[in-house]
Amino acid sequence: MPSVSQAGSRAAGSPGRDARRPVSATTTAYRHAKERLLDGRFPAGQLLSENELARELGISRTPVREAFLLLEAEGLLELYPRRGALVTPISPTEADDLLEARLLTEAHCAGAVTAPDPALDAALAETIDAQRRALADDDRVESHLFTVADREFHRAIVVAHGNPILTRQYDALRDRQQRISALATARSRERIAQFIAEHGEIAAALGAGDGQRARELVESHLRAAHELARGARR
Amino acid sequence: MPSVSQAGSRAAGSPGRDARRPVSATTTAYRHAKERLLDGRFPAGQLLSENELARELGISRTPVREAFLLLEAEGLLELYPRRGALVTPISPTEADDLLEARLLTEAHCAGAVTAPDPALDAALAETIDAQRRALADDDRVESHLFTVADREFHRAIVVAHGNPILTRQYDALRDRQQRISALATARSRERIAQFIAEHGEIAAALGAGDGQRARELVESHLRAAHELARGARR
DNA sequence: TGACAGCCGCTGGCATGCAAGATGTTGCCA
DNA sequence: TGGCAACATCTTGCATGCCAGCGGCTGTCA
Repeated sequence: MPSVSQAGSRAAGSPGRDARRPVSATTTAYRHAKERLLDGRFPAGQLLSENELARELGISRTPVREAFLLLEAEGLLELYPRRGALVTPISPTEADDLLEARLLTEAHCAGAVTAPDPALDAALAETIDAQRRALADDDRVESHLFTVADREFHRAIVVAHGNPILTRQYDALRDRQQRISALATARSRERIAQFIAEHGEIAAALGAGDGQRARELVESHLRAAHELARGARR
Repeated sequence: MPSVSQAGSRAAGSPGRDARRPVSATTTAYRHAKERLLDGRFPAGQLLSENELARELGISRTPVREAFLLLEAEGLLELYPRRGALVTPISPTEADDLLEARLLTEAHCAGAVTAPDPALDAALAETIDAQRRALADDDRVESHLFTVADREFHRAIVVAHGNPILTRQYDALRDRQQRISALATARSRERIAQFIAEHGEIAAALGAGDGQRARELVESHLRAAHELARGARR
């Protein structure tokens, strides 16, 4: 089962940062709802009710309400007074908007690299390994393993840049992107292998301290993935 | 009195979007707290209590709690379980981090302009007028008028780009920036006049459809303001 | 005098209850 | 048959209450 808290929950105001704690009811509700929002089990346009979710989780409405508030702040939900919580519809331009925002951040961070960074290299190498393993194991069920590792790879580039504000924004972008790609992502083994190869090239450029080249690779890599997804959505 | 909801509250999950409504208690609490967070009356490092604020506003803890949650999601507050809400300390690098993020977005949007845009021109002209009036009236008390108009000016450039995700992120950045500049912003009339002149140049470049030039102007304008603020903080 | 154990008061977490807005439905009347 | 008013029922908004952590204070003992 995909876990929301894999890569995403380091983001922003996500509750439950401090791990090891009885896990508050709010956190439970937040994770539960976010997971469903991201993987599409709560489809865009659906109206959620606090009551229903509270009953389902065996908690009261209060923490559910708090979770909804947080999710609204992340742009995943829209709260209508005394009506309910609407799963934010995906606008026709959302995928494009997200790509632009993401590219802006990620390319900037990649391009800012001017010297090799052992910590970054190690992080990238590790996620690429994870991607290869995911590809090898590919039993369809495990497909999300690749998704997780992919997120980690790209995130590492942003994290390495060391601007927590950008990192936070970036995390939020990827959450929303994940929701879109959950709709339709027909990825063949060949495509995934191709992605991994591109990751390798990016890592190599960064390892050589060549931010400019990394930046260009990141741009074409992301645009290609975007085009692919666009095709799948149609 | 400076109003939080001037430029900022169009941002993200700010409650109370739909105006004309009895104004929910949550919104009241949110605005009240945010205003104080941004103008420094709730200084960084201070511990806030739900009870206290609730008493002060004559409402119950519930809506205050919700407001705190939202403010945490915006990065203005840090909630510690059973301890209280800490006004997020301003990290030593925060101003730099914000500038970088803001510049990234704003320069990108300015640079993307390739043709004159009457709507944008009108918006820019209007805020520049407002800035001039603020300068003329300058009674110190009205100084925030300039701040508001300044925000509108820069925001208009981002809005014109038409990517709601970027706009939203940008709004959040400016909120946080406002909190920092509330600390110390020694701006002389001369400086303000200088800013207005620079705004005029930027507007002119955009009006001519010359995004590249506007981009450069925006960059140097923001960096100059940043340096100035840095000096004031020391 | 210093260190530590225990207590006390304060904090927020969450369940609950009540009230009011919004909606869809029903039944009356023209 | 079409329009509208009153109702039933859903929703959330918010107040309240109880309880469990957490910290500071105090008193005791070495």
